[in-house]
Amino acid sequence: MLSKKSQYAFKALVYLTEKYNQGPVLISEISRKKKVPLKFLENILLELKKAGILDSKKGKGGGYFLKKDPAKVKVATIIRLVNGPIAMLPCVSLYFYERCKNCDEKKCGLHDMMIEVRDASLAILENRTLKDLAL
Amino acid sequence: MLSKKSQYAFKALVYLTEKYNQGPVLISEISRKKKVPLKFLENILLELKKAGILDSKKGKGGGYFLKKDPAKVKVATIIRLVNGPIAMLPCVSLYFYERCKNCDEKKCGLHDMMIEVRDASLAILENRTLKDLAL
DNA sequence: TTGATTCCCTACCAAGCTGGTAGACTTAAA
DNA sequence: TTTAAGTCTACCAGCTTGGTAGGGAATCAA
Repeated sequence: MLSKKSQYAFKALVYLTEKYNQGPVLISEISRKKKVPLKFLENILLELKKAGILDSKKGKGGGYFLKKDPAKVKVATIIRLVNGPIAMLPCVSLYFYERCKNCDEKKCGLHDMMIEVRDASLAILENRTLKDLAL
Repeated sequence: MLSKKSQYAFKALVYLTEKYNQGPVLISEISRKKKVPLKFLENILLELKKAGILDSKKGKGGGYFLKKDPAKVKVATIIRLVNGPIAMLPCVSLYFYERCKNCDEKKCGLHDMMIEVRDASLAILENRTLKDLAL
């Protein structure tokens, strides 16, 4: 399951997508409109900025805004960033791979099935962007 | 991601599938062969018994064994039992549904996408059984 | 009927994660 | 130089995860 943090992140990103190219948006505005706890949202947005998804301006007239075209920000990227692995097992994760102890990947039925599940999920998540979410 | 507990549960179930119809298997044997901590495994097997997946016999010659034909025990069932929801959001879960606050499901892009992901995963997990894992 | 064997049950625990909050600091515009 | 913003560090309660400890209860065989 996606954490609350991830859900908040998506709410904020969808909001910023709707305001794309309209200048910086206040944290407090996002918090109010999307009903996300202010201080928690601060942390999340900062993290998204450090990851290169968002950018910000300080001082009056400041706020957060998308750094890239929302049509180019994949949902899978956001999930990996805020929530972690998409796969159900470390041994089938593309970005967070860890081999499993005491289990030969070449003849592990669970392994094979989880690769299928991963690919089925990625077929969707890698081909949807923030723009698709905002419709 | 699946918890360690879930991974241990699958290891044990696959082992018991291989020993299906060969009488009770000792917890200690499963623990040894599958490298799962003994006392932790006890808890897991007991839970699977209470859920009706396994049955057991006490005393000499006792142990655990599958209650049903492994070809009839779906992987999705085990995951829900030991790990929880398969969906990525409560508002798209079939067995653990909770509506989301401050979000209209009818016009939530995330919601729609997560339903797709859920269905793609279930198409696999609902159609695989313990028998498939054991091959 | 006693003893060995085996699962069953309750309790406990450390460490890490989740979902936050508090408050001071820095930057930039007016 | 004041004020409006984001930034940073620190802190916290409660829950979950991944276990461990130890005895109790059922069963079987001798």
